[in-house]
Amino acid sequence: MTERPSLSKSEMEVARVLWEIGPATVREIHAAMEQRRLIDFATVQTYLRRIEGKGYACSELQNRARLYTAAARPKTVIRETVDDLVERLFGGDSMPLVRHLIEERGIDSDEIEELRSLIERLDSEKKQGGES
Amino acid sequence: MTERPSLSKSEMEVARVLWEIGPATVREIHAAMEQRRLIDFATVQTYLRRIEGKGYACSELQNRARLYTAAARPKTVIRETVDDLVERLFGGDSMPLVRHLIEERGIDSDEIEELRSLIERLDSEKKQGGES
DNA sequence: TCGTGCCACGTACAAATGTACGTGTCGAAT
DNA sequence: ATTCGACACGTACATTTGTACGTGGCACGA
Repeated sequence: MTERPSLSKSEMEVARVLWEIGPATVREIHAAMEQRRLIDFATVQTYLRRIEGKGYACSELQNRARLYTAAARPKTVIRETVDDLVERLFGGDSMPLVRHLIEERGIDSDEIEELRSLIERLDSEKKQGGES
Repeated sequence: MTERPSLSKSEMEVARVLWEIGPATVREIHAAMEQRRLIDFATVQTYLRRIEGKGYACSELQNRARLYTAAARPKTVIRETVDDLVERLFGGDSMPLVRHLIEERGIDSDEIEELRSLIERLDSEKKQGGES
């Protein structure tokens, strides 16, 4: 299934914005990105073209401007990306990454609370047979 | 400080093995990697050369064979890598990644237990003023 | 109708990456 | 002395990535 080349780092940055602000024109994506870092319009345009070429988005001309729409769900891309990272950096074990994230990058009280309930939920799901 | 180019995915894979089996020769690294995936000896050799070129390792000839030693701590590289990923894929917020990891990739009971206590620890550390 | 701004689209191009070959050398076994 | 196996090391080369320029069309205001 869906065997497409993975997104490069920069492409992923653009894809994220596309997911966030929904179907959007190059200019809109560019505007959204400019707020975070300096980047040329044409560069964003190229990234979008490549993202579409790789099958992660599709586009159509909406009177004079090309409108891009995501063609892959964030969840899928995130899974592929993270799986790869975990594989290469931790040999497939994801716990070290989880540890790193909650130990090295601060989490605030709300997040601690969220994690706590998330864990309780998983735990009880596990205790009374869950589907695979 | 330490402004070095980041490691590519494949280089990271090699670096991980280097950290794992300590100072090692190309052959040793190669052997360790072959167990997981097919890869050419010369390719590993090139990766190691590049890793050293980027400053993440150093090497010396140990009678006939070049012995590589890591020059950067895993923790540092992991931080840089993960920071970048979180930035590009989640706009800097790491919680989505944590959620993804514990929800989408299964964690077993032991890990749930570990997480639970990890969280409790962080929580209490937070409650009674901890250093930054 | 002429200019001007906005954008699509083709093209460019250096650097990084993935992947490896070939040559030369040194030490060990024959 | 000859051969062979192991490696280092230089080199190669197609792709991918990051980053952008330039050309040309079209719509809108002057």
